[in-house]
Amino acid sequence: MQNLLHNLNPEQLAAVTLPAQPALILAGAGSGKTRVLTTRIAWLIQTGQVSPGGILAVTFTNKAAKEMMTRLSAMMPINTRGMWIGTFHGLCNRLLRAHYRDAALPQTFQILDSQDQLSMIKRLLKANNIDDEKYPARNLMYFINGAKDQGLRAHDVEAFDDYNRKMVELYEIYDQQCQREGVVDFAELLLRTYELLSRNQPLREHYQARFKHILVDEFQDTNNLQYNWLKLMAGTQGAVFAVGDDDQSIYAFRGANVGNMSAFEREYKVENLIKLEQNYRSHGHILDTANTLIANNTKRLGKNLHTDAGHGEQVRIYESTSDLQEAQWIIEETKSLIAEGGTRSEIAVLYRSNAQSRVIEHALFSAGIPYRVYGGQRFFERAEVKHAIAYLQLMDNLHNDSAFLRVVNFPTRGIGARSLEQLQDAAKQYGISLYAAVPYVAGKAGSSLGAFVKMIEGARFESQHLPLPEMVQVVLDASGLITHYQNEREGADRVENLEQLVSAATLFVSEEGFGHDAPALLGPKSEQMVGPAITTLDGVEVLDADAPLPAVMSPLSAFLSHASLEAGDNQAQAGQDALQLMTVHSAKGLEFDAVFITGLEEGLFPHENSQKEEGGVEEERRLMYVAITRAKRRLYISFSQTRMLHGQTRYNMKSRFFDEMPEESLKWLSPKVQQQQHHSYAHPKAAWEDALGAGSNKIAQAITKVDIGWRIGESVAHAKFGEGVIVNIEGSGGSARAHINFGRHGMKLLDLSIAKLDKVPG
DNA sequence: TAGTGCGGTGTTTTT
DNA sequence: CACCGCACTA
Repeated sequence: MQNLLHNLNPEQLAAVTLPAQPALILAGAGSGKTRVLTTRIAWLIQTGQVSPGGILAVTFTNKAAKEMMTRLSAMMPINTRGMWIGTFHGLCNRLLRAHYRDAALPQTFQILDSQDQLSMIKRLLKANNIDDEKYPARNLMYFINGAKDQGLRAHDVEAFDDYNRKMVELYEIYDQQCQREGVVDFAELLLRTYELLSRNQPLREHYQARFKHILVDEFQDTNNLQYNWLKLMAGTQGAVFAVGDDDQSIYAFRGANVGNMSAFEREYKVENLIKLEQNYRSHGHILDTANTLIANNTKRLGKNLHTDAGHGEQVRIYESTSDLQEAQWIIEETKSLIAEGGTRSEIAVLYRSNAQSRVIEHALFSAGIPYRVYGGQRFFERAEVKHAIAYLQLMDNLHNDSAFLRVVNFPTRGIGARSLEQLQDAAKQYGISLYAAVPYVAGKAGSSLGAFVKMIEGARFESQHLPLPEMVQVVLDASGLITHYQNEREGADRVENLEQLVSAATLFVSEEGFGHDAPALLGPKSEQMVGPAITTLDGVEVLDADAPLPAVMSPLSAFLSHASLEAGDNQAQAGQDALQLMTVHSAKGLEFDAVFITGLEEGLFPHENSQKEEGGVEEERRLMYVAITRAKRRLYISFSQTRMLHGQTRYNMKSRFFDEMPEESLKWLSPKVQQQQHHSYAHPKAAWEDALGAGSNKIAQAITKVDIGWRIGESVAHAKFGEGVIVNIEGSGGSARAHINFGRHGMKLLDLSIAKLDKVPG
């Protein structure tokens, strides 16, 4: 116990040892949030206030859940079994598996990932002859997910116009189709669990009584449904220990509601509000920069981070003429950091959007600097793996039409659009799944479809007693996937990934405690599977506190859930000492010795789309706050005068965020570029070739426009709109007009003979 | 039915 | 620039 609590600062200690009451912990970046969470769990258990089975700890990512588990087992001798630590979705999956009948789901229900969901919606639009220009699949998906995230079923959504009435109607059709196929999307996992518990009082009371302590990580990221889910789990008396940071709320665009923090404080009459403001990560100048920037936001709960670490180095600001040059500069700085003894994996390059990574990657590649890009495609999302998974899904649940369509003609078996049309008609006519409709299709189409069904059934028969990894192998062979990729010229990697799927299954089976010879598929007596883990209390069936996964799911079902809920690592060579490239979003929760934040330009960061949205710029500012607070010792921020985006050069102004950072903490680097740029006024052509690369049309344009006194890319000042950059010039002489990007004031088309513009020296 | 080429489009992302 | 969906041809 001494060990457990020593080294905590007074606020951390206070948080860890709070009584069993609702508590809100405002945990600033780098303030030891995870430490507080895990130490509290350990403390609660070690002081005998709660048994492991009384703990429910919820996170957003699998990584965070794993991290918590790891730290806990390092902290405590006892095993972590019986504790429910997981993501919202993982925990809901477990509950729904245990109570699948009450939740009106088939025992082998499957989880759609976003890709699957989108393709299902596209299919649905087609089947119902909906104009997908008017109702784009993506919009419908946002609509459905948005509604579900608010806890609303189709009939709960109020539609005030025809457009929305149609959307609601499609939402209803979508849900029916999911139910027919026995599939649930991510939001459905939560909504279904929420409905299950809210309708079933005994069940709800059971879990409320069991979970004496509910701990929530990243509370600022909860959406309304998640918050309501928590309230349902906690009941009115629940000891909810919510940890979050309103300044790091960067997921409003996907339904996160920071307002849940103050709602929680109000609704639960939280008396225990603790702020963790001592930062153990960053040096003073970095922290000052973050604090000063975020102070520009109006809607804050209020918090100011401080450090004992001393000022450290100033934040280095760099202006480049082009994105290429920005990348080149990153490489030079990286090299000197390494030369000074830095480690590549302790250096991160952050950007606002993924499109920015290409230029940087290219430069790093040419320079021979190892790097790792986060957020790329992950293992279970790769096409070949998804195909293999779809075969497995189909074998576990023959009514999964999405899985059926994905693989029915892959590898190609002569089943084309015509055949599938017939099949879909039959399925619609009888209200059955595609698989079940196969016997109703006659002729040539019928026989090739029949052969497919035979293949699936053969594989099912062959693997009915086999453990999971062997079943996967059977599927890979029987489906012809392996052969297909072996014959493909560039298929070697894909074959390797398919083989890795077998290894992944082996690892999964042993990690989750399934017997090595446990059959992957549900046997004929499968209905009893849930037996041993379910206890009947006063006529209510509830899941045993420490029921392991095998008690509620077959190995195959569990593996398929795992594939949907944990997309796996992205391929990049982990472990190797490589530079870390990622979006600012994916950097949340991480820290590095040195950080580059790139592309600090109006329109990019803050992103142009954020201007239109209510509170959008504040969210961008929080995003920048997150980015800054990733850095421990050294921080670089860069922006570029020109940038290639979507195949054309854009001229942006530097980000407004520069005006919101403390001048004394910034060090403006004066690179060679600046001199070149000044030089360029005398020799515009040379500068433009430099910036854009020879041969660009823009160079010619830039030069021919010199005669009217202005050129593309030049900075100007306007009395009303402030500073701007000339993006394009049309016409010539007295009738010339210029498109000028005034950043936050937007793009304006001004008549050059009328508008009063001043030159702004570079 | 299967493979090629054109045009439209384009934040951020975890589950 | 790169990806996707669609239309067209063998």
